[in-house]
Amino acid sequence: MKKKATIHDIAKELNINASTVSRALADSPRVKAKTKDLIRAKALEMGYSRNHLASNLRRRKTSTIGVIVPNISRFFFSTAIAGMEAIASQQGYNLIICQSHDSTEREAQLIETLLAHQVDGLMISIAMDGDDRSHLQRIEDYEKPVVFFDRACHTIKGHNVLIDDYARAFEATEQLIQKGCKRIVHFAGQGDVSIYSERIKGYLAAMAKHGLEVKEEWIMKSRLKKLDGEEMAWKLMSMNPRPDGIFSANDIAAISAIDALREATLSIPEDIKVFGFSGEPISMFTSPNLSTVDQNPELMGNKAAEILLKQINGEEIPDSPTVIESKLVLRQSSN
Amino acid sequence: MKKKATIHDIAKELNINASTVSRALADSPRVKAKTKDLIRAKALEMGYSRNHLASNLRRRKTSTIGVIVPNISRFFFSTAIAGMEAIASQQGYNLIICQSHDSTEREAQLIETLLAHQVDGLMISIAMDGDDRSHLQRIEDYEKPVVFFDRACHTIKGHNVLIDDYARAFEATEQLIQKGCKRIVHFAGQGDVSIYSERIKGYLAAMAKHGLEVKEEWIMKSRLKKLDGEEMAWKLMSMNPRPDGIFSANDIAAISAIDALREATLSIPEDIKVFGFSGEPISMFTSPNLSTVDQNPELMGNKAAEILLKQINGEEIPDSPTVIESKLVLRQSSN
DNA sequence: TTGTACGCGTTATCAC
DNA sequence: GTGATAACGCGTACAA
Repeated sequence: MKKKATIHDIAKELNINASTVSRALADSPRVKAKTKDLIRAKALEMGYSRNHLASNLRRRKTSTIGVIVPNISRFFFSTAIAGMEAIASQQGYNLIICQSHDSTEREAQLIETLLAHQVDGLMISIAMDGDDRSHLQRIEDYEKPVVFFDRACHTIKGHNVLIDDYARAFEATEQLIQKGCKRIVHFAGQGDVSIYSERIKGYLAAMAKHGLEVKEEWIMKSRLKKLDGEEMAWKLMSMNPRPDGIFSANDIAAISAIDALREATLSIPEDIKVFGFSGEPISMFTSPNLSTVDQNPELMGNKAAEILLKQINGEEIPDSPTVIESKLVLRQSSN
Repeated sequence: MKKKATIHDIAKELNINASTVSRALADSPRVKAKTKDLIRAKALEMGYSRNHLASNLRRRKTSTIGVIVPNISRFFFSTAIAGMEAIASQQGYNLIICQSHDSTEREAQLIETLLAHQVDGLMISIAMDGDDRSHLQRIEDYEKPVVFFDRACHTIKGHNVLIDDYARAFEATEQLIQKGCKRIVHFAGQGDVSIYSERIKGYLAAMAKHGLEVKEEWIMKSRLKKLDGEEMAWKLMSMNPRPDGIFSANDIAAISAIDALREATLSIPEDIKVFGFSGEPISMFTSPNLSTVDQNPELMGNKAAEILLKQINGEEIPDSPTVIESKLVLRQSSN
């Protein structure tokens, strides 16, 4: 097992000092061009590559950013991460990506691990399985900058990057109303998390603006999974009078509801119009294809990374959240 | 800016030596239970957490695994990663996830960076934009274990975790034949990568077995993106006699082709039957929904991680590739 | 059971 | 422009 070359090995071979090697490889102006060339050639020859562990330890900086999302296999998050990565890698930063699976407990662990790895900053979309956010305090203890994205958080100092969930929910609901819906149910998310509460508010505000009553049973909370959507579809079909519109806080529930409704021989959008939320790619391919809200995840990732990097570089960032452009995507299901 | 506590700080507070603190926090049996309790309490009080950088440098082990995939936002890869993460985190390992965007050049950079970060091992699905694999040599130089998944690689020593692309392609083609297709085109991938060449072979073998001729123009190579699928659909419609079946090496091209064919008022599966590959979730929701091949990405991730961890722990792994179970998913488009 | 001393590989700081 | 030395924070062989 041959040992990896270090700057000392290179130095020894060339009969010079390790610090010169270090400087040369960092392209410091304080090393003669000729020596630099010599050192670089030797480094290449010996297959040297810098040990980032040691370097980071010494410099007290890792050029690494920790990212925590509920689940990387969801389109929204994987695309947001791609957006972050684009910016981060441009500036020589690497991402460590972790999944909380929406468990606060796991999130706490991950934060601890990432801090122990001396990440220079964090980007988090917080878990929504509870309202205890005390574990975030550790980030402040470590004085690391943090950006929260998609799901707002105000328990500790940190910038928020969001879309205007309220406005889009309002507009989506209003769109259904304008197409003639009068009895619109809302598939709401559960958990103490901003995105869902804002969407409920937007829905209620739109209904109120148009003088439409909202029955209590119309606000149906669930985890918005496939089965939840089907279940809610059956439930709403048993209501009398039957609702004529659905505004769902995500696409999955909306799509599975459509399937269930059509199985019960209802027509979409003729009998019931449906509006989703998230802009999942699937929404383009369903039949009828689904109206939804494009959350612009890539741009959100870009912005989150830009802001975090600014903070890492010592810039002051205004407290007010950064709002990412988002927009309705009108398709057949709400027409 | 208050400094973070180190083992020395804890030691000083308790008037003991730093090494005792180090041992206590590692739960070494060589420290009295009472001292341990004392130290742990103090550590908690001071908000101590171990500096992994220093620890890893000293131990020459990072408990970190580097993962390189073309694109994490693709369902297959994000699910495979989820599968890896499940196993890795069980054993106290973290993943650093990187995207090559199918660029060999970027892949080479990433490998260099990951090695410099002293990862304990690598899992790679190699980029397919060329046939130069010399950059992989660096992994051998560093004597790090590596597992290739999905896309086979034999240029350096390393285990492969794959599905049987040949067999599934054979079966999918045969399925189309059994449903009556006689003129089946193949949407093939391009690039020097095993998955696509195996799928072509499987297709050809099935055609040959049933005595069906394969015209040269029927093997249509492309990057299999949305536009490629549409383009190939138009092209095949201009063929005389018109093909009556499509076996596509991925789902995206198959789905966009279906859209184009239906736009041209052809019926699927009546006029043309279609079989995809990959098991993208979208395939469930299209109409008609798409027959495809479930690649079992989560299990593939599990296996890849298990095997790599064994290697990291010094176990010898047999050279022969690990083949993951995969299966056809029969739906309307091929019926 | 605890303390001493040193090394992991790099970089900052001072000297020349 | 280069060399010597210490320090980053931790872990461990050896001594006590």
